[in-house]
Amino acid sequence: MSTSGQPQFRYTQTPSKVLHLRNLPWECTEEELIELCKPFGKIVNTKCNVGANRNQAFVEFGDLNQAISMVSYYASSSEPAQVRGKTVYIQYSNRHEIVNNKSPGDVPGNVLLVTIEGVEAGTLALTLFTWDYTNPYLPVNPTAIEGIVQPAVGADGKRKELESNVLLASIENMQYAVTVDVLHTVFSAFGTVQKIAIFEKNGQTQALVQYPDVNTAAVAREALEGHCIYDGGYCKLHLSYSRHTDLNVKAYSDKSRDYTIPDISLLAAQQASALPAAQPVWQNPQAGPMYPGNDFTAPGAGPAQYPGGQVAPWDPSMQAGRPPFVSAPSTYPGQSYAASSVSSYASAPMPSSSSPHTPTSQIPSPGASMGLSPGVQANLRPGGVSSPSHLQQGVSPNVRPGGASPPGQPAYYGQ
DNA sequence: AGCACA
Repeated sequence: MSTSGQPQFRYTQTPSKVLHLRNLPWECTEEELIELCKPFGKIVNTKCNVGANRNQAFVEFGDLNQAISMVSYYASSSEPAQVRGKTVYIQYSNRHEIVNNKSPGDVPGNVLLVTIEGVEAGTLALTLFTWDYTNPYLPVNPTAIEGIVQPAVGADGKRKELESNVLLASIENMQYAVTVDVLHTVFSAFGTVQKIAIFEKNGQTQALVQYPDVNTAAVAREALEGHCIYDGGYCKLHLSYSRHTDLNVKAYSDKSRDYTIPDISLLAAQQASALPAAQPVWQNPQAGPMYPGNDFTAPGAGPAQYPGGQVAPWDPSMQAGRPPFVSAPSTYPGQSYAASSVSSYASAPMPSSSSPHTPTSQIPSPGASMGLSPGVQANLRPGGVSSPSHLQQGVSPNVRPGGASPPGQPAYYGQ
């Protein structure tokens, strides 16, 4: 009594910017909390649904006096504080700031809202929790760190990814090999692909795809998110934005590619090639969608697609029955060449006779210059030949033997 | 109706 002047409570009554509210309706939302408290001052933080019954909450005012005014008001008011008709008891909290560890989704406005599935959540966590902690997500592969997503919060408090010209693609259900070439083909539909890097993360294949600008990346992301590279739900893409804007990748490896490097010899070879630029197919609506619920339209209806009259990616006759999407699987399942070799994907349950992918005909351009691992390459291309006939047979490995530029080399630099 | 979580 003589000590505090507020004898009615046994808990500390030291004024605090943080108020403790109890007897709230269990379904009390943050909005209701704010409604109740904001007449007294600026609310800088809240935490609701606290306690076993989730009927407690904390509200932190910007200024101590504001908290005091609220407590004082209701201490002398004939009308108790109420939420949904329920009397709410308000006291100073015995803490002086709210440690906001709301679980994601609890409350809008939580800066640390983390709702990204799978591996991406891991990388996101890396940014959010910083590097002070021993982090199980620390990438084994240095490249993996590229995949960090920038968390951001919009005015409405909802999580919002910061856009980037670099997309992080997680490939789910990767029954079939996804090569640099495949990705290049897929992502080129939306604009020039500058760089690609493929890496493994937590047992999942991910890739970074760099466009020249954010807009292109955004379009690609929109169009490709959730879609599968191959029919049957294989190699499903999940796209987010990378934190990076310029990848540092090896120009030529089986896992990466830098298409911006002016490789004179390659360029020359490509220009010498009679083949038009390799371009993905699926912007061709009549080719028919192959993805469930696929409704994306030619992503570019616009300029990015066939600049400079680079039309007709390949022989139209090859398009018959070809899935509109990706092409160029360099290691197509069910093909004889894959049976004994193509690493883990070779065992994919793929009927060799009835490939739904009609892979052989969808190769936009043979000999896409990428480097598979030598072993795979050898198996893929027993003859080391890259000819149309091979493509028809489904052998069409996009393998460039010995680094040479085959006739079918896509004009990576040609656009 | 009585103080969260790293």
